[in-house]
Formats: sequence, structure tokens, C-alpha cells
Amino acid sequence: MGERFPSPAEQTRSALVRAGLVLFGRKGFEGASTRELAALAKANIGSIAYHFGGKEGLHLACADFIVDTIGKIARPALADVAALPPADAEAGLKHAVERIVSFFVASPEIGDFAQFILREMSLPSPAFDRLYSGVFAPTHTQLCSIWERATGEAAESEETRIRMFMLIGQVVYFRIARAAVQRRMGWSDIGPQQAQAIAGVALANLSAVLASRKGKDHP
Amino acid sequence: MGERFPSPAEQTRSALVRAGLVLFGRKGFEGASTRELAALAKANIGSIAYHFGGKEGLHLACADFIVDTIGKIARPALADVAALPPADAEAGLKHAVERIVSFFVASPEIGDFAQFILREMSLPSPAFDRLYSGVFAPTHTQLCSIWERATGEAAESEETRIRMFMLIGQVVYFRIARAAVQRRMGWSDIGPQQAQAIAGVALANLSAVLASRKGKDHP
DNA sequence: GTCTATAAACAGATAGAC
DNA sequence: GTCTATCTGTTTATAGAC
Repeated sequence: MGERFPSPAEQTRSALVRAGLVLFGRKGFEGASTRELAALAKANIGSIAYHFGGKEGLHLACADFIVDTIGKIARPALADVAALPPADAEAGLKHAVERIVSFFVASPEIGDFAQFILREMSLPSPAFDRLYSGVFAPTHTQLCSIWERATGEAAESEETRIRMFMLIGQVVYFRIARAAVQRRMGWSDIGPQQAQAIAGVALANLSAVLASRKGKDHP
Repeated sequence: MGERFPSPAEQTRSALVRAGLVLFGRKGFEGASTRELAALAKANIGSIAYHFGGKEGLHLACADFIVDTIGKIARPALADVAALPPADAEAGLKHAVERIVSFFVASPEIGDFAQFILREMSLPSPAFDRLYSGVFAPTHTQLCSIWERATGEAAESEETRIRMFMLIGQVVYFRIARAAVQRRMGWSDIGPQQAQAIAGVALANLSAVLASRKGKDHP
């Protein structure tokens, strides 16, 4: 790890993890066979057992890769917003929503990540623990504290936590229900253009909710 | 079909479909084996081929069962709301959201349906077509027209269609991300009590959005 | 570390007895 | 219609050559 020129072994490991992200995400753990995985990674079948101890080991390594990658991208971005003075928190919150849309809904590279994560959510396997504590919990917690800065409502109240799930859910749903959305909307793809339309409505909703919370007491 | 006392053959068919709903939803098409399916249905392995032509035939039959069941429950309920005079449409819309929460998020019987549907959404198979045209499209279309009655905004505008996806998504997400939600919220289950908390926030959001749309022109 | 050959378990489909 | 035995192919894991 951390070497300037990755050794052949690390290249193989990395190729297998990338293949795992694609195939596990697309077809599920049982649906992806070790042969497919090795073929996509241009590695041999035995390398999975050698490097990861077996199919399940590769699956866990994929989860760790997602945690690392999201940790490097999303976490610092949200941390910046969370550090804004309350006066700017509302604008920061809106910016965060835009980022979530373009990152999670439209970006094609993240597609396999997203499917992998969603699969773990609806059918938690041992890999779920790592995703929850590495991605899910910190992201949601940070969003809650941004909300507190923007509205004055307690970050860890039940209502705020539910509300932040909805904020995420209404957007992430476009990735989850992608096939149905595309048909119903007549979209041949969900790219930057469609993401803009989605973000527009999401931001309008957010503004409406924020406006409705103003003028209420927060004892 | 339609007989007073179901024949043994129909009991077997029905048991296999029920097992299919559970196992396909829980483990995916590849993840569920014909042996497990037959065992759960207390039928023999050969009966799958006999009654449905094979594993995929059973899968399609499960999709048809969902379409029929939802069609009998959700469709007429939404149709009633869609028939309300515009003055009552807003209340009807809120009632519809409450129904969606308790039906889709909290009811345990629907859990396997939901997982089956969600699985087809993220990885469409031949069964997806039936679910889309039998459940998804009619439900979404009806929701859009209810929205039009409540707000005067065109049911089939891009904005309305996106907004209705968000209305559904923010709620359905609690089913999709159930495992993560339970951990983060400290809920040991998502039952009627939790559904009420979810519906409360969803309705507050809806009211806020409706309020923000008032006083705008709809040329 | 890479790659191949093989083992042992498992899959879905089918033929035929009842 | 039900159920069992079996066929054929595929799966993961592993042993060992290089």
C-alpha cells in the first residue's frame, strides 16, 4: 500500500475490487460468480481466494473501498458546510443538496457504489456494518447538525433525524427507482441535465420547508 | 380459478407464489434456489416446473400476484381521492400520504412485496414490465392528477411528475433503508408508532410545499 | 504471485413411477 | 397432480505446477 508504483499484486487486488463493486452492485452477492468477477478483472479465479480468502472476503473489501472513497470525498465537503456560521448555513444546506443530487443521482461512476450500498441496505450482510458506521451514520449525523445550524432545531431530535432521512430519500429515490423514473419521465438517461431538473424541485421543496419552520420557537 | 374450494393444484400454486414473494424479495432471483422455494412452500421441486414452466415463470407469476393485489387495494383508494372536488383535494392528498406510509412503510405483510418491487427497480428483469405498467405507472399518474386538483398545476408537467416521485421517495426510503433507519433512530422495529412519526413529518413537509405553491400563477 | 486442474457441492430441468 | 431420482451444467474452493 501507499507505494509509488503499485505492485502487480495490488493491481490485481484493485482490479478485483473494482469488478466486485460493479458485479455485486449489479447482480447481488449470489448473482455474481467468481468466474465473472475474475474475468472482468482480467485475473484468474484463484486470485480471489489468494488475495481475499474467498468470495465473501472480496465482498467485504468492496465495502471497505466504498467507505474509504466516500470518506475522502463526501465527508470533508460536508464538514466544510457544517463549519459555516449559522447565517450561511441555509445556503450551505442548499449547496449540500445540490451536491448530493449530482453525486448520488447523476454521476455514472458512483452508480455501482450506489447499487452496492442500496443492496446492503435492503438485505444487510456482514458488509453492512462497515457501510453503516463508515458512510451512513457520519453522513446523516453531519446533515443533522447542519440542519441545526440552519434552523436552530435540535440536531438529534427525532423530528430532525426523520426529516434528514426524507431529505436524502426524496433525492436518492431517483437512483433507486431509476428504471421506473426514466420510463415515466421519458428520459433516456439521468445525466447532468436531468439532475438539474431534480435538484431544482428538491431545492424548492427545501426552501418551502425552511420557510415554514421560520417564526417557530425552539425552546 | 375462482372456485369455492381451491383445488390442491391451486393451493400448491399459491404456496409457491407466496414462497417466491418472500425468497425472491429477500435474496433476489439468483439468490433464491428452487429447492428453498419448494421447501418453504412445502411442495416438491418438480412442481415449480410443472406449474410455472421453471424458476423464471414463478418469478413472473409473483409479479402478477403483486399487480393484482395492489390493484385491488391501492388503485380504488387512490381513484376515490382523484374523484374528490378540488376543494377537498388537498385533504385527500394528505390522506393519501398517510395511507402510503402505513401501507408501504409499516405494514409487515407488504414487506416482501416491497422488497420484490424494489429489487426489480434497481435491476429490471422481465418481471419489471408488469410491475411498471400494473402498479408503478398507474399509481404515479393518479398521484399527479390528484396534485393537479389540489394545486392547479398541470398533472403531466415535468415538475409535477418529479415532485410526485419525491413525495413517494421521501416516504418509501424508510422501507428501503430500513436497516440503517432502525439503527440511526434507535428503533427496534418500524411499526404503527414509528409510521405515525414518519407520517407527521411527511405531512408537515407536504403542507409547507403546498403553502409555498399558493399565490403562484398557473397560466 | 500467477495460473490451471480438479474436487465437492450445488444449481435448474426433466423423466417417469405413482 | 404429486413426488422422487437423476441428468447436465455450474458453482466455490483448493492443491499444486510454474
